[in-house]
Amino acid sequence: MKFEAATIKDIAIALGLSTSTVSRALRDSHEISIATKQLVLEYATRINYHPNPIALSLKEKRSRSIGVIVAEIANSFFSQAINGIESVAKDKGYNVMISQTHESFDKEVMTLQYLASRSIDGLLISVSSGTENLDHLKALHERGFPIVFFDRIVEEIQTHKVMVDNFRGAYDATLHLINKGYKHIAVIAGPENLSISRERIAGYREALAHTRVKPGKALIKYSRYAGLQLQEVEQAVSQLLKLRPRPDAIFTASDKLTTNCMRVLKAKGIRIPQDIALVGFSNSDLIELLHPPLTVVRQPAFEMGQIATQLLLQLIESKKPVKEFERKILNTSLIVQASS
Amino acid sequence: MKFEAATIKDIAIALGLSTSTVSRALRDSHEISIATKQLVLEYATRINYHPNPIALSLKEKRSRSIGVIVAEIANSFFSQAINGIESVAKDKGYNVMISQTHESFDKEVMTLQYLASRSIDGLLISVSSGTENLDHLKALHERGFPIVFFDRIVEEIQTHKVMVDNFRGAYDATLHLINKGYKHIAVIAGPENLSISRERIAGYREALAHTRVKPGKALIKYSRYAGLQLQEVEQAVSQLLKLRPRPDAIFTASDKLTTNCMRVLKAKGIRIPQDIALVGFSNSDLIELLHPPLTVVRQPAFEMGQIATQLLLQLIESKKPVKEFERKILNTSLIVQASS
DNA sequence: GTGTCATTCTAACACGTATGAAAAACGCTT
DNA sequence: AAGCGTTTTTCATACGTGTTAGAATGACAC
Repeated sequence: MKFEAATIKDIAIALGLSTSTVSRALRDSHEISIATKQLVLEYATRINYHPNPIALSLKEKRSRSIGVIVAEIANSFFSQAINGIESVAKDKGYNVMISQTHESFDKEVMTLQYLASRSIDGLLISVSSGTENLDHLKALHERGFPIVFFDRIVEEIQTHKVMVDNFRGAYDATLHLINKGYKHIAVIAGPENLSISRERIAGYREALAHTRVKPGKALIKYSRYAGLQLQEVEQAVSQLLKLRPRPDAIFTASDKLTTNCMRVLKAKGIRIPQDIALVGFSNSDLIELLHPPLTVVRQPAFEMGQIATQLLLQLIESKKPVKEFERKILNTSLIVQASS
Repeated sequence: MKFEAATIKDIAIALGLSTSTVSRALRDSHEISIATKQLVLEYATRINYHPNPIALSLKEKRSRSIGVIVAEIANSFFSQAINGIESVAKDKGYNVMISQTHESFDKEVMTLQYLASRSIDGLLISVSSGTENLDHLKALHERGFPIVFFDRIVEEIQTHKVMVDNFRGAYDATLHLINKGYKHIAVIAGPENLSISRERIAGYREALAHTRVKPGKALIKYSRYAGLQLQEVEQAVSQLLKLRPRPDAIFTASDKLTTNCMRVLKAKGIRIPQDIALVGFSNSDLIELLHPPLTVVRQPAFEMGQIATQLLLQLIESKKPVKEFERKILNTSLIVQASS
């Protein structure tokens, strides 16, 4: 099924001019007489002419669209971030192309190759939980392709990065639990290869460092799929519950981990916070409607998306190679509710 | 900042061939000798050649990308639907471009013009709650541009449509409330101009038609922004609560309406379901964690996205104009929990 | 009438790819 | 070796746009 639109050539033929004259008239060049300009402009609006963006892309070697790679759109943090990304991109006349990895490294590589083949001008990425090898990103980066990391960043690659103070967020959450009198605080984090997991664990550790109870290794659990798979969370929680002394609080270090941990506890008939307290990273807008309302560490997702996009567009539109890179670190906020 | 990649021309020069020979060799044409083919192919993989999709788009008059317009990405129904859309699109080698209307008619028109200027091959749209005038969609449709409606469809335009049985979903939910013994059942729906609102109200009415208590007009509330704005929901709920006899149950006819209605009730200190029962459309995956766990009408969002995309791609790739249009109607499922 | 300059337009080309038509190369027959 | 058919390669063109260099025209001064 085809769909044709007017081109500059159509206008030229209709008015008996050459295509370049028409092109110039439309671009309001000074070397075209006012009379011709008006003639062309009038006819163009009459037939509803719009320049073909694809032809323009070919000519200008830019597509005016950016790629976004995240784990899951249907995750409140990412959908809010995309919201921010889209707002800035649209504002600057850029399209947004979205792909999901579902936490799979292979999908990330495939998606990246697909997007980067040349139809996008730059990339915003929060790497998948399965990403250990960085060759695909490094290769792209070395060719000078503009990339900005957000949320789950990669330290090894020098470019703009937008994240929250993960250490501080985890520290605050853990300290909150300590202050509430919990003694045996466990943590479930994403996989260890992600820097956000390591930072959040470090924050948790630091908070506990001031207490008498040092966290044993058994209290620290990693989740390969960052909580995406319920079964994995179930396993981690079960192991924690078998410990003696049994943990009286759990700190979950990512969005899916938090809600899935709650799901598991509920399924096991364990009451929050009477039997065990729960605090976690989450950007769900339903937390105050939960039972119990959840104490959460919230990230400024929308803002992160906006900033990351601004930095990316800056990178794309810069004439000379950028050598100085920003490292934006935003603050999390602890929303205290009944779960702790 | 530029980023250059190998072209067919580079290969041609390097091997002392013409560009067309290279092009044919890469496309495995029979009119090229096996020796040359191998030579070209080898060199191409060596320098990591990938055809420029933009040049291809220009040549073939198709961009291999589709546009998606929804109200809000950060809405569980839409993010799940996009998930389905993306899965099919990627599978067939199409990119997905996403735009949000935030329920604004003006944004819908602008976005549509922007996307349709010619960089997408087709459109999936769930119209905004503010959409009363359909000229922008009609104009596009009449020019033969492939469009598929999903969720919030438009009856006046003849094309593929994917939706749920809204009437039945609302009927089931209302009947459930009746069977539970509720006598004064109110409803809050999206704006009247949306067909889904009308259908859901009709289902609600039909269920009540068999009971003694006919619903007065005061029990039916419309929400201009489909529940997106809390304040609007607050107003509707307040009005309902002032009625005598006071409603003992509320049926909310969209995702945001449901959660925001719950929020309002909670803020007012009204207990669910003791003071008032609540049942609504929602695709949140947290409903069983809410307090109380919510009885909801769930839509097969992921599947809707998949089907809509399949139909759209079919439309795009069809050689002759399609005259027979599908009208896929999927079933909702009622998930009964403690809120009713 | 000629040279200089400014104005206004046109022709040719580029971006990267694909294709129908033409040309060249080759092998075979007579 | 000429003629013919077949295989292989090249040429020219197109997609829609923008730009560069230069041609044509006219105005003006000498």
